[in-house]
Amino acid sequence: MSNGVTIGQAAAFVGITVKTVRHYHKLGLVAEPERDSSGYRRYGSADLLRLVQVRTLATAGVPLADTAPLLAADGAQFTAALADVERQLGNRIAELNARRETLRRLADGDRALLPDRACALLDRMRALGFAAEYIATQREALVLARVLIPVGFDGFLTVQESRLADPAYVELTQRGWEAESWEPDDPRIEELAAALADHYLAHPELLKASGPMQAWATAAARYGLINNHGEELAPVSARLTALTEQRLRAAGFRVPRVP
Amino acid sequence: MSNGVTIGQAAAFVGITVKTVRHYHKLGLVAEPERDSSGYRRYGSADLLRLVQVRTLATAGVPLADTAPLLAADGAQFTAALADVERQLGNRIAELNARRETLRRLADGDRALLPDRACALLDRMRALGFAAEYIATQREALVLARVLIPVGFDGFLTVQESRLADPAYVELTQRGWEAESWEPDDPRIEELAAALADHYLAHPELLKASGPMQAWATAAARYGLINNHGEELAPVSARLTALTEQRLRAAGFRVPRVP
DNA sequence: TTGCTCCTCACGTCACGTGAGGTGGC
DNA sequence: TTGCTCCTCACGTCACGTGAGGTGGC
Repeated sequence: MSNGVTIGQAAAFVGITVKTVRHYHKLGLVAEPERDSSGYRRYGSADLLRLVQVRTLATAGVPLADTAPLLAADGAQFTAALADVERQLGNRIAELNARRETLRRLADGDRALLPDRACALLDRMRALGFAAEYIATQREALVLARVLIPVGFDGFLTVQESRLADPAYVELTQRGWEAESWEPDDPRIEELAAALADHYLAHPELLKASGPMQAWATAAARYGLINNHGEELAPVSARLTALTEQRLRAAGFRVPRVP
Repeated sequence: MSNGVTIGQAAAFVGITVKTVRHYHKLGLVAEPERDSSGYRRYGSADLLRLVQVRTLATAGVPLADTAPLLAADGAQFTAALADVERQLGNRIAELNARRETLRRLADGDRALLPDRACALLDRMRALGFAAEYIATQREALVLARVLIPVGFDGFLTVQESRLADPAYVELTQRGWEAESWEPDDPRIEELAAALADHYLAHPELLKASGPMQAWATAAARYGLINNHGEELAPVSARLTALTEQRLRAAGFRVPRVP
């Protein structure tokens, strides 16, 4: 007369496959039960308990190699180990929840790469009428800057936010972008440089707050971020920057040179 | 001039290892980025976005082989697929929470194998003074019965609960357990069988409710559950059951014979 | 110069799954 | 008798990890 349940019934009860049960036998995690006259394994209550124990630990993330010693541990050790496993489970659950949030952001590429604050910044630039291509460049720079200088990133955002709150500065920046299409010897470039320098001199906080900005500029230069499509820095931009810095230095401002 | 970030920086940003990034390249999930003059890979913003996309899906449980087609899908398809992945994530989180509950039950072997209601039943038997060995046998039977006849299990518990609420029946059952140690020809056996039959006749609901009980008895006999330590059914039990059934049949009750 | 990062290629690992080729039970 | 379950053994798979043996950058 057969005794206990078959491997299929045992597996179904524990919620695993027959192959998994045999796998546990092969690893020695669950002792082979008695066989009936046909050579079939027959599982008793104690075998089922062992299967449930191993599977519960495995599903909780315990490597199979660790389950045997864990289950052999005495009361106090076992309880402590269980608490540890439970804590890890809690962490995994929290992480999965975070991933679910990231999944939502995936639907929109921008939001997967940048925190809300940076996305809001780009949205405001859009609302202020910045050219789409310029915004795209800024986005690119923000993403890579975040990778390269994560520590200074928040401060950098603060500077940018205050700049966007200054209508005169916004206009000057937009003209600077337009200037890209001018001839390198266009007289308006010198004019724009003068206006920029004047504005910086009238609002020195825009330069005072440039600590993180400077770090960003350094990193940007070092890694060629602004230029990350493989194009050379536009000659107009170079000239505009040089002229502006020249005027600032003439007014007594120390402007560090980026290599 | 180098362009973009190195593989190590990219990996750190996405929260994966360098090996994992290279693995994604090998599988063709993320295109190889440009190399710098030293042959180092240089990652731009678009590469980072792709890495984040693949990684987010992978961590959400999407097989790597499925990520490429998923990311290539157009808006509506992609959104639908994302919702599906998110649903699966929700299920996994719920399952992990359930596992955490099972982990707590693991500390006490009984509770890992049986639902609360069954554990309460065994606790009540303990409180009523049933012999420890008898309770162990019942536990064994409950565990295996649950595997074999999950559908009838709740009904079976209901019957058992109502039986424990009947003090006279409880006493008779306990005497039946003691009888195991009597000689097979002990005159008290006939006496006990008479008392059992009388009690069934006075409380026919105990037999009326025996539908699931009967299923359990059949399954138990078929799989030798009662006898699951490899011992033969005790001769005293056999005689007691036979005598009781004989009396019940004499009183006009139909008692099915278990093969 | 030292330590750190990068490169490729091949093999290892973890937790099973797949499939062949065959027997037993209702 | 048909389909379902069981058996063993060997190899496959998935998502990387490990390690060798070597070069480049601050």
